[in-house]
Amino acid sequence: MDLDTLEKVLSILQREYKKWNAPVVTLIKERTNDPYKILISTVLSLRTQDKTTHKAAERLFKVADTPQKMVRLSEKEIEKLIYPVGFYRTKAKNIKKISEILLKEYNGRVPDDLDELLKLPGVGRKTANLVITLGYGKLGICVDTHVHRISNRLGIVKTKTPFETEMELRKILPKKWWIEYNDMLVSLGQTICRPIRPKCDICPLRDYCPKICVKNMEKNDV
DNA sequence: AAAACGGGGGC
DNA sequence: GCCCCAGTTTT
Repeated sequence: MDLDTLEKVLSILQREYKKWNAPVVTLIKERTNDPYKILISTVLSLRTQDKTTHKAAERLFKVADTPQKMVRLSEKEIEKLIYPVGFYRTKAKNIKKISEILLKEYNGRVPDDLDELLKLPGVGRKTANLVITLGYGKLGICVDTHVHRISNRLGIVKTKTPFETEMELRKILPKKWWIEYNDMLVSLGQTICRPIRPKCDICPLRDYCPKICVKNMEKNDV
């Protein structure tokens, strides 16, 4: 896709996506720029629904919204607070461990550096990028499965892993779009451009999408 | 009842 | 590259 088309597509999307009121995966429900809350709620959100995540985060933060408070809770206590998010045992363990590391190695602060964040257990590129962009206002590209899938469907990139997608987008996506790109594609992904049975008939990007009219996406098609 | 949903880590 | 981690929602 050439740059002019890309700009056009993103402009259309920017105009439309807020109307859908899609639950925004990338943000916890109450807008915050507290890096610790963003970090923990993003860990909570992995492979689980937004509503479940929001409730769990609310319950958890009522008891512990700083690493200092978090480390006083046992894994079991954290598990009870965050249930029923998916993988709650793993996540409880990671949340406790992350909080301990933050206290021991970073003076209780969440690092603002991608590579430092990636060392934390349960923190991958999606989570790390989200923390530096939302928590610290740094430029980053956050690639989840929506961003990966739709970037490929539209022909913006041709990649097979989210990591490659992030690297490609880093090259071709104008910087002014970096932050909003994730929000827009997630909204589109949840409402219209779903993994299976996408609603192409009501998609604002149908004129620009090479996948239009594909009745059923192939099993392993993005 | 069954399929769909969505990141990270260990090997 | 393959498999594990666990729940809710949709079909």
